[in-house]
Amino acid sequence: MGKKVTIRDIAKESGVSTTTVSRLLNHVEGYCSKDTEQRVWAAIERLNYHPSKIARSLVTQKTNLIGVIFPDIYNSFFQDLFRGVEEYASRLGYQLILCNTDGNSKKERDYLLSLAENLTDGIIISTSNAKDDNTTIVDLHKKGFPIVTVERYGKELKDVPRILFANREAEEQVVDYLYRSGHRRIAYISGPSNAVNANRRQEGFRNGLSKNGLLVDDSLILTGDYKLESGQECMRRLLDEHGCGDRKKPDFTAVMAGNDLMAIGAVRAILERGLQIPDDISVIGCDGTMLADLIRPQIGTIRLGGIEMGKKAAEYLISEIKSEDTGEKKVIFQPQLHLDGRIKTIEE
Amino acid sequence: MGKKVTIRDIAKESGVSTTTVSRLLNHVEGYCSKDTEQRVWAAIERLNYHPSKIARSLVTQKTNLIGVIFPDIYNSFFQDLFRGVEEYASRLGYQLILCNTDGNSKKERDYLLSLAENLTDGIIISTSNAKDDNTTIVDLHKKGFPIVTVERYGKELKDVPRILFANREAEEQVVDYLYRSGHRRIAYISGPSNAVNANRRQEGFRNGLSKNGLLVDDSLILTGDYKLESGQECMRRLLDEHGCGDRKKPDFTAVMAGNDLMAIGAVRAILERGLQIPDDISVIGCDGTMLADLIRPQIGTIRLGGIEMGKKAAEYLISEIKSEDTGEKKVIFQPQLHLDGRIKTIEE
DNA sequence: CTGAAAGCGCTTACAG
DNA sequence: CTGAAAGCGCTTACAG
Repeated sequence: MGKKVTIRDIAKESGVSTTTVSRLLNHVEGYCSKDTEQRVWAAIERLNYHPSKIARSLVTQKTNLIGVIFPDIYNSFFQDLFRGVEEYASRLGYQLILCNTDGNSKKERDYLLSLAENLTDGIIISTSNAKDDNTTIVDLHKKGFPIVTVERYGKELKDVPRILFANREAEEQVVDYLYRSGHRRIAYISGPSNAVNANRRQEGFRNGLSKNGLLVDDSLILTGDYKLESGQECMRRLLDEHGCGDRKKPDFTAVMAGNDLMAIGAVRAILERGLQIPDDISVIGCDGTMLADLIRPQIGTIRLGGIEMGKKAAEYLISEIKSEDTGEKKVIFQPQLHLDGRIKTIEE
Repeated sequence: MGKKVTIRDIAKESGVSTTTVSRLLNHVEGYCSKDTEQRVWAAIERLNYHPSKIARSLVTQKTNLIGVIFPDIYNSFFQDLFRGVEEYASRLGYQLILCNTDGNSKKERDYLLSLAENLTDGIIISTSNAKDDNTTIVDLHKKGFPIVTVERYGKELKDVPRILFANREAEEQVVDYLYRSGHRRIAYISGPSNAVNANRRQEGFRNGLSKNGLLVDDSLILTGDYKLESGQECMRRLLDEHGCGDRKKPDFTAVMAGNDLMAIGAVRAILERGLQIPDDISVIGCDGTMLADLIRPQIGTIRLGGIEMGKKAAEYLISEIKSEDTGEKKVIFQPQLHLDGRIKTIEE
């Protein structure tokens, strides 16, 4: 790498003190004559000087680094989240350290501590598994370390800045929509019971039924694990247990799934039986993935607004870092339904 | 954050010098009695001390940070690449700074300089647009800064460690496979002409035809832009211009696309016309995305091995950082064809 | 408008 | 086995 050019070299080269060079570099106004300024910039150019972020960080106790922790880069919600955070944070000069936990609590804890203790100015964490231990997060927050949670639940987090998604309302609204479209019996394929958002979505589904005066039939509610195969498997069981009439049409007219992947699994099972989508069964997923738009027949889905959530998370975090706004930080993002043209309308 | 606990506090608390504490922290053996050691660890525990990575970095001139620059987190190849890099690098104590360039050369240059000059120990960059300026990369490499390129071309990069994919061979092998399956007329939807890998893939297609004694018919080769819609559009034109016989079956039996997204677009256009896949037309994409496995009818695809490429990139980079192996670093990854059961076999 | 000096929190020869 | 001291490359009161 050759010999490293330091601020001292620039000072010497342009005949001023390192103080002056530093001020110029940091755009501290009114401390420098135009003349000196020219000389310094020229020296910087000539020696191809680049200030050391590390040295600066040691003094200022700021690294301009933000840690982003989530389970899985393959999941489109987290891709959206990352892009949102990046868009907002990079404008303000922050760079992002990305960590995948793979749903592993130990990894998560290690990353949290490693990033928090001495490297990043703050952390955005989004890992929605119920088994996650919130203790580390709460401890960091209490110590005054800037941290923002996204889609993470637990009342011990109530003082931690957080971004949430209206999971219940989302599924409730889908039921409303289906009801208005004439559907009266709706099946549900839930995500795994250890995932908080899966439970909330299922609750929303149940509330939606009750609210519209429909019976909650537990034989129409099965539980998968968010993977495609489980959606397919659950759908097969639903069709086996609820088939009737010609072409084994089921006694329900729509199926909702806790995420898009399971919904696509359901699509497979439905097509296997020679049934039509949405004519025989309307299918609705959740997450608003590209898949839901791409596959044919197309399925209904719910967009979470990951990009907007990411931007908001970054906004909250940077505000915490700069200690600008000490008020409560909490926002619940509302669902965007993508159902038009993807749902069968049933005439009475 | 309260008062920061430093190495000096630990030294005072346990009655030794900071030198001794530092040695213990860094596991420098043979400089400490068991007895002292106990006292120091106890003090570290008691005061909840965490060494400052920043301060250490300033002395050692290593940050244990690796920069990863690529166009787009939404692209599955780069997701694989990232996971590969992460898997290898995190084991060795490195953390990753991720930057998306969106194919913007200015962003790319800014990220390169910003990461290189004073923050990361090395950079892995994968942005395959031909318009990219390789100058910055070559300059950094010449200055001795560790850098590894992935799927990036240009003979000025010949001394830079690099990971490549056998784009030509991939398409050539697909043609071989199709030929063996009885196909004699094959259409091609190419990626944009400013993308180096698109051109190489098309070259491979052409070579494959010639090698198997087939005519290269330029009216069967169209150019898209790697997006789904362009694949659909190109396919419509192919069907318009080459339709014949019953149900407007075309005079070719297979279509290859420069990536999976365009292949899926082609699928749409084919189904629009009421044609069957693969019975009327076999469709083959490239990239091995999840989409290619998920959609029905399923399409053939080529896996690039992004995870393995990422691991290798990390291995090269860390070897450069540690100046361990100064030999030439270059590897070309071979394609993995996923065609079985996705291609029509044509009996003679 | 400008600078000397202290200090951020570590590591590492060097000396014992 | 242990420590005093210099130094990594900056910023920032403080003094002029």
